Amino acid sequence: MVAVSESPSRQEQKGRTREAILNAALELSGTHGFAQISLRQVSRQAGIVPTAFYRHFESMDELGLALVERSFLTLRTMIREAQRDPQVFENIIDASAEVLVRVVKQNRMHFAFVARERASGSAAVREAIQRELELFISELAVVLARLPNIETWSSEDVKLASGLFVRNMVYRAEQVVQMPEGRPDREEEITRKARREMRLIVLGFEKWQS
Amino acid sequence: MVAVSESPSRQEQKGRTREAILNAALELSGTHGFAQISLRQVSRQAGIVPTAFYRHFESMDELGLALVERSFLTLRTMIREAQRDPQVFENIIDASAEVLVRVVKQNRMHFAFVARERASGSAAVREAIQRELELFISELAVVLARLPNIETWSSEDVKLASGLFVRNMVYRAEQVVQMPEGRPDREEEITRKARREMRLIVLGFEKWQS
DNA sequence: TGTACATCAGTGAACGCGCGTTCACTGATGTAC
DNA sequence: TGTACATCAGTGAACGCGCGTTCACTGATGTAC
Repeated sequence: MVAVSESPSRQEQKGRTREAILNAALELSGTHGFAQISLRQVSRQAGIVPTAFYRHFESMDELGLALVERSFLTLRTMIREAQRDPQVFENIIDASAEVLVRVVKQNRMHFAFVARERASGSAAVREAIQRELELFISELAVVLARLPNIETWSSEDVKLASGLFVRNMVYRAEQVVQMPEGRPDREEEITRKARREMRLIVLGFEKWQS
Repeated sequence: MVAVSESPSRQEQKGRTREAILNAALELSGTHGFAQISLRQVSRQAGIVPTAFYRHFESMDELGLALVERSFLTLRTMIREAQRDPQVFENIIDASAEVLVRVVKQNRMHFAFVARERASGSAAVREAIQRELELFISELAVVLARLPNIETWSSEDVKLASGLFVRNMVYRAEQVVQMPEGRPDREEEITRKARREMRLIVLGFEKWQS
């Protein structure tokens, strides 16, 4: 079978439209918040008619949950990247501050979505995000537990540290997202503060342990 | 002039209706988020006709800003109370953890409003909250600066600590607000974690300074 | 104190609009033979 | 390879609904004399 400019299969085309819907929702929710945007607005932005929306999602709520899942896939990629990075084992603070800002900038819209909907989406979306964040904290804790300074800590303490890091990340991500475009000075300030705070947390733990 | 069951003055009555509107909006936004509730819903809940709304606020946005102001009045009351409390000078961590949980519970709806709308309200509401939170951090920094262990710190460091405390407060307040009713065990867990984290911050700072 | 007029918080009908959802449909893609 | 039928992503008209906002109004409260 030779594929010479084949027209896309039904399955492929459906997948593309689904992607278009997800991206449309992500873009629109960046300016107004997911709970404020309508099924018709999303459909318009995705280039389909409102009724076609139902071929892909049962409701806006289901679309919201799909967006949560998709956004956390991005976050998980980030953690795996950090795990491979040898720098992280040398200087966790500077490395993670750097990774944080880079990844947030690359995936600005996903972070914006999580940060905004975490506190204010529909009940279902909010719960999904809380659950994913808990999972993320646990995964990060596993990474942290391998670090030289930390390997003697109790697992509850590692999780506390992980929680503080993640909360710091979420907060800084919110700031990066709300940051006006083209303000590298603001960006540097945010990185600097994030680094200071993470350093503070680690220092606190060193004293805590001793 | 003897006031025997006088009917209320026009001014008094107007003030009462305004309060009814503010309370209605606060209650409704507790379950759905302020940005999702409508002028008509608020009016219905307040016991007036939609058109009467305009006698008090130009738009929902203006109502939102009034709610921000009102909520932060509560927060400021809290800080003043903490300033008077002699316990705070003896053990800032336990005292503030206790004050935090008590005040959040008493003013649950105001905290819920701030926590939810901080990240996701309209642009105007979000900016107003950010501004008020910055102000609140500065005011708390003034209180912290008087504490025995802290009085030698640089003002930037005091503000960093104040920021961490406030962020911790906001986060814990979110949890208290989202907490299902009648779960004192969850409440105790939240208080315990808040205390641990605040202790960690203070420990970090002690090491930071030396 | 009584009268005549002004003020203004709250009313109720009406409007045009975008919404979510239903339904019968179209026509390209997929499948069986 | 060609034909006949099935599938199903996307269409377009239609619906009833709640929305924000306008307007002229009502009637109690306030004020001037």
